[in-house]
Amino acid sequence: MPAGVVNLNFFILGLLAQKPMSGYDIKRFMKSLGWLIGSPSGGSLYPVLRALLQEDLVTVKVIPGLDKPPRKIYSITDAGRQALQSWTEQPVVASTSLKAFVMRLLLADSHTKAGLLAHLQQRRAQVAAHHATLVKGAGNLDEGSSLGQRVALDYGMALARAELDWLDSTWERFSAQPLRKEDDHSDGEASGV
Amino acid sequence: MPAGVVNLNFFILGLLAQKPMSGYDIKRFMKSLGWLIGSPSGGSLYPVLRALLQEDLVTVKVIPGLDKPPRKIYSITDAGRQALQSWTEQPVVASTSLKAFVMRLLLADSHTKAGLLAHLQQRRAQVAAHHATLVKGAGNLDEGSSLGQRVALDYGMALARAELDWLDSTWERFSAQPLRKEDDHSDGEASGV
DNA sequence: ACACTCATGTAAGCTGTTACATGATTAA
DNA sequence: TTAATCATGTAACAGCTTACATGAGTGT
Repeated sequence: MPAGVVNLNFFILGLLAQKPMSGYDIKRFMKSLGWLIGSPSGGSLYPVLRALLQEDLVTVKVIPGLDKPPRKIYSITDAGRQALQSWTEQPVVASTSLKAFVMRLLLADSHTKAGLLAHLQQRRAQVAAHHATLVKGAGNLDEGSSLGQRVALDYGMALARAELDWLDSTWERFSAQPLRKEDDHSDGEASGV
Repeated sequence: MPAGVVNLNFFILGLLAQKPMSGYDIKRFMKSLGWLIGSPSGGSLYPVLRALLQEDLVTVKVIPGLDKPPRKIYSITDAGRQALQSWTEQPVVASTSLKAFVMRLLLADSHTKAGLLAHLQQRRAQVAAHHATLVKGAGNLDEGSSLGQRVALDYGMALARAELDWLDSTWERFSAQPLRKEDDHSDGEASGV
């Protein structure tokens, strides 16, 4: 997998590591998560499966559907597990996107508890930086700023605070030690998307 | 603008409706919002400006930078305002994405108070649906569900609830205390919800 | 009869990115 | 002098979507 491939390929590989599924199963599962990730269209999903096959990261077994269309059940291979691990090991790409975070979260079983905690902490740093950016922006509001700007900033800050709260309480749930560090120094412009 | 063009073109047009700016100004402003929208790269931003120019939705004035590189300040035209309005009038595309919502929010000044309230309400319906999906998913959790699934669902629900709270309190803030626009000659009541 | 879900797949296109290129000004 | 910020722009490509295509079963 040419290293540029970022999200969907590895995430689907991760799902197949938890249990064998068909393309349609994957779609339904992702759909059940609302827009946390979003259900991929056939135009992206099936090509991914074919690519995983071609790299021997998964195998397929066609089950001729009795009374149903045939289903192609994909299972992860040893090579697939290896590829997946080398992916989960490297830090989440500086993507601040909710999607990337939730994808990793869903595959929590594929990494260790320490890995999960590290992931939460990483996200916390990113959200804190985002929040700091918004606070700074709110501080710069002057007469030239529109109503829309104020409302949007308020919205962003409310959501960021809620996420920080969740991250803190979840951290505490999973570790005895609190995550809280009051020096949320803005590392400033880590913001990409 | 061939109707397929969705986000960035019209949003930038909306920013230019609030005040004339250069491409760099737009970038900086969007960056100041953290990842609420995300700052577009030069590869998408400048082509958009050129496209807006070609359709006479904006004009440009080159200001030879004294001690600085020259800046190209873009201003919206009458045709631009018209195009913008026909965009803000049509309902937000069934995009559940945070980005699309915040973009419209930021341009609150470009639509009426009723429009803003309608936008909030529309978002509320979408978030509520998303939340319901997650609740249903949480109800279906059984022995086959992983830790990651539980945590991810919990995360999603927490964020959705927080957003619903914000939407409700913001709704009350604006429907109780009407927001003033200089030329707010419009439709006094928000009754049409 | 009609529409919808199950189930897979292809082709084309949209929207954005990264990487590259230029060039001047300011701070270490 | 080296790097960073200001400021604009192009070319290539990545990642996804929509629309299309197929075909069987299921429900109204």
